[in-house]
Amino acid sequence: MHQRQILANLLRSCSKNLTLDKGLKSHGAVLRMGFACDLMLNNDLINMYGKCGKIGSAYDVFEKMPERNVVSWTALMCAYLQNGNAQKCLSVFCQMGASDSKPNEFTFSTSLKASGALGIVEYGMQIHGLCAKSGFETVIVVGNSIVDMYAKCGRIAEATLMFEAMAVKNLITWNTMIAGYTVEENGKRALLLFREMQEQGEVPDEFTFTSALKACSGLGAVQQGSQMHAFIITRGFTYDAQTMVAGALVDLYVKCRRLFEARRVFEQIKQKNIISWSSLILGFAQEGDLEEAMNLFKRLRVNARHKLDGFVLSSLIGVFADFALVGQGKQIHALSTKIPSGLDISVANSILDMYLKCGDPDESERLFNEMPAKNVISWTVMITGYGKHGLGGEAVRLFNKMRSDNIEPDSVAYLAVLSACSHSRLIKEGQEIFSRLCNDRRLKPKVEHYACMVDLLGRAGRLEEAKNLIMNMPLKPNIEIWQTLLSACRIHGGIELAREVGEIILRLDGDNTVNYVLLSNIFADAGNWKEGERLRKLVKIKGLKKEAGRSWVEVDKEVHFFYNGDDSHPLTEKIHEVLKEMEKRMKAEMGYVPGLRFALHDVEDESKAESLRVHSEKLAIGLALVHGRLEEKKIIRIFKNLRVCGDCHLFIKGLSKVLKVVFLVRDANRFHKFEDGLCSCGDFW
DNA sequence: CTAGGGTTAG
Repeated sequence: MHQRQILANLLRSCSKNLTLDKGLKSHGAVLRMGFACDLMLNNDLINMYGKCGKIGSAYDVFEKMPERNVVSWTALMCAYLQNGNAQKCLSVFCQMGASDSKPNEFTFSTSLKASGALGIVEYGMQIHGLCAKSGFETVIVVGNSIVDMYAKCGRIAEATLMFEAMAVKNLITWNTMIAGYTVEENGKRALLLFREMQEQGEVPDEFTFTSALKACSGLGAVQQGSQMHAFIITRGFTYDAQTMVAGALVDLYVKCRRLFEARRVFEQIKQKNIISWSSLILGFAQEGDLEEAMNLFKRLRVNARHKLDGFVLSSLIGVFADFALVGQGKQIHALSTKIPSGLDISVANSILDMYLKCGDPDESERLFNEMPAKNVISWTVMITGYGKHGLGGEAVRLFNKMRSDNIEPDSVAYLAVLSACSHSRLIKEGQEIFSRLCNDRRLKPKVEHYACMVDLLGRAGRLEEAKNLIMNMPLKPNIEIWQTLLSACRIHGGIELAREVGEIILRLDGDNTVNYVLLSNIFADAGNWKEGERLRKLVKIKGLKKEAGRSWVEVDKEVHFFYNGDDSHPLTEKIHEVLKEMEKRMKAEMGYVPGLRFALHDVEDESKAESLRVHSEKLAIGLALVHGRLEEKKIIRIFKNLRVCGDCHLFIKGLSKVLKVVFLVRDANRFHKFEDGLCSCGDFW
């Protein structure tokens, strides 16, 4: 056989098997044998380097080629796309337009995929236009790519139009459209199409099932999902190797909170991939079954350590951060220092976040300073954390330092620092940063940024200014920004404005309890009990529900959760005893009066009867006291999913004085550090 | 050289 053909075959096998070392040797051979200018071999080299992740080498080959054809251009585009640089892929496509080579169906398909990956429909539409003009629109591969592009850009209507216009369809066409519909709101359409394709005589394959299952899990339709599961089994699919279908089934059952079923499918997979592992582990963790989650994680660590990647580590750390389980978090932190993916910046960032959320900003700061490489998220994590710890000044300092470190703040970073300012009541600083945002040519302030400013002004009592900001902003105000203003009205007793804003809010969303509760609190506050009571009744009639308040505390490495009025804990009696005793001591020593006023304020209380029951955060504290050896300055950490209630706030302040103990309470909004009768939030919780 | 799933951290 011709030497040239042998080299070509060699290179193609390297591309297929991702064997870079062999590829490099073959490249050497190509040069030695005098094929440096060979068009076909160079094309194969570009492809090989692209597949092996050596995008720089791919470009070098392309650059040195004396002549290029459409395959050379397309191979380079693919190389960029496969290495995660869709933008570059498209710019090569543009450069190609100025060359002698004309795009073919491969080129169009690749450029459409890049547009979809970027999610920029304008690019995709232009390319669609070019396809139509050059007659490639009717080539089925290109048509499929166009449908996919529109779907990926969130243009379901355009995708549907294209799909319906395609005279000839194949299985991939159907699969692409079904996958496109597999977004929450379109899950039903996905399932309808799934049925329709079978009526048209198409036979679903594993791609089809994967999408259809995903549609079920998006809809929370566990019934339909299990039916499909049965159907899949009758079609003879097995889970010997990790199939996409098995992964989708695990995911379906996890999302529908059927952990038992999820595990059953998972255990049948002989070669489990990392996504199924992480899906199941996170499933257990998010259900609060941390023991099971940790057992699975241990198994993963022992049996398939090499499979651990940054995704699993950072998401698992994220769960521990949310539950504030610093012990488990530390375990993974320790592990991450021993494996390669522990060096991922996302893992480092999640560790920073974990220590901050667990109430240890010093540890985060230490790690942050040691990080060899930081990205905008690293900075934002720190700024957000400082903000929640009431360290607004630190947050602002870091925000400014970030720029001198050549990292440009993005929209989220601005939001973090503005929110830190509003929590620490740094009005001047907040206004300066906001005006910087307005002058930043890269970014436009979003409603959320305005909401921060409304909060900042509102908390300072500048209600009219806050209102004018909303009225004059160039964006459509959403319900949240009005709620922010309403809260400010409550703090400062702006009853007239509250009535005005309240009407706007109820018009926008009359189905949300929070609005009624907030409004009725304001009226009750101002002594307008009748109006308050009327709104409260409305809530009852509508039967509106909201998230149940839940607090927890870690005692002896075990986490105990409490709901309001929860008496399921084995030590309930002792908890009540100690709480009563504390109340007595506080009454005697510092004239504490239970905050009746706050019983009404409490955002999660819906009736007086309920407010008499014991709040979850008090129960958690009670348990800590029952268990704890209370040395002076000992820190007790309590966590709550919603905001801490006013009476509890008062109660904990008193406790910190009487017992000389420090309480660190993390609620939905921020951290409260109670020390010697005072709270770090200055009562503006 | 091309089309379909699963995508972490603020």
